[in-house]
Amino acid sequence: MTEQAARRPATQVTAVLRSAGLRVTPQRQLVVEVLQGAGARHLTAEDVYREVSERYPGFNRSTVYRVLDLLTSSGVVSQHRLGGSVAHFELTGAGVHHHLICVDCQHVFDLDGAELRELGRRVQRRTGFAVGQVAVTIEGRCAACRSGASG
Amino acid sequence: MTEQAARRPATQVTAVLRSAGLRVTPQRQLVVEVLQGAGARHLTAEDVYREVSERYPGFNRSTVYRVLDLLTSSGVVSQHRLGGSVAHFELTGAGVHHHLICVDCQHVFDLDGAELRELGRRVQRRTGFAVGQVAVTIEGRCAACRSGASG
DNA sequence: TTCGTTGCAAATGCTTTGCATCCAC
DNA sequence: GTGGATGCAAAGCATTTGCAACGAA
Repeated sequence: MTEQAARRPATQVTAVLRSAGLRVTPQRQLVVEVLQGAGARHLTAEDVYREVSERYPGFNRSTVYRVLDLLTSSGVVSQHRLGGSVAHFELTGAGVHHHLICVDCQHVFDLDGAELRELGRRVQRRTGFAVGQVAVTIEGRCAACRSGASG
Repeated sequence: MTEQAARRPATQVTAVLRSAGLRVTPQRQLVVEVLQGAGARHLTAEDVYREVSERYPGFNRSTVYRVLDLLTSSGVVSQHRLGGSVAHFELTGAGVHHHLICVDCQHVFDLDGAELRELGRRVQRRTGFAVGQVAVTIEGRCAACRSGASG
């Protein structure tokens, strides 16, 4: 690791890992930092790899997958399949994960989860299904594409 | 093709293809028949390939993918990514496609789409997003696993 | 010191593609 | 007859895995 990592408050990242019961390694810190930096955006493993490689050239692709997998099963990170074949990742806790995907521009919009939490509760009551993660993916055309295109 | 295909009313399958503006080939008929036979179950391309191969040994895997892809873009078939990396297919029109996936037994349950259609309408009103397909995937633990296991 | 973690490279699994042949229309 | 559909085999891409070296606790 270089001193680069020190540019962000490492203590916070460290705390995230420790509280999940995970060992703290430079690689894991970097992955968490990159995900933090992405905010509400959804990164693919390749996205993470690219960003992380800029700061740490030796970083290996399989390590990205292993770290993302570990973080996912620890609940630190949420994984989504947004319709396509590639997985997307984002830090858990950035709200509930609902997505609007525009079939034209492929852009992913986030949808506020408030009214959807209510949905989860209703489902649980009716089906006895202990609702964990609710992932809503809505395909359609965004306002911009609708006004710009023929539709 | 063998006479096997005649065991099911081919005319209905033919109509499905024709009304979608597609050429009628034995392979396409078989794929549609297999999906019809699956009812509400969600088949992977491999599932379709296996079933179809039993009736038509020459059937090629890539043809399965091509036919499923074609049927999907024609709206005859719906494709889902149920959390994992493999795509699942089912005939469109068997209701709206919402799924409850049990994290324990991996079983997929169908969820009635009535209250979710309402959701789509609300989203459209608020965001200007022309809602097309709403795909809800809810992870959790089914009633059976909850009573049987430690939870 | 010890066991988990990483790098490397090869393998895996699902899916796609190029091309020649074939067949629905 | 003609353009689209299929079979075959090989490639493509995201992801996983085995193993040896390495490093956090």
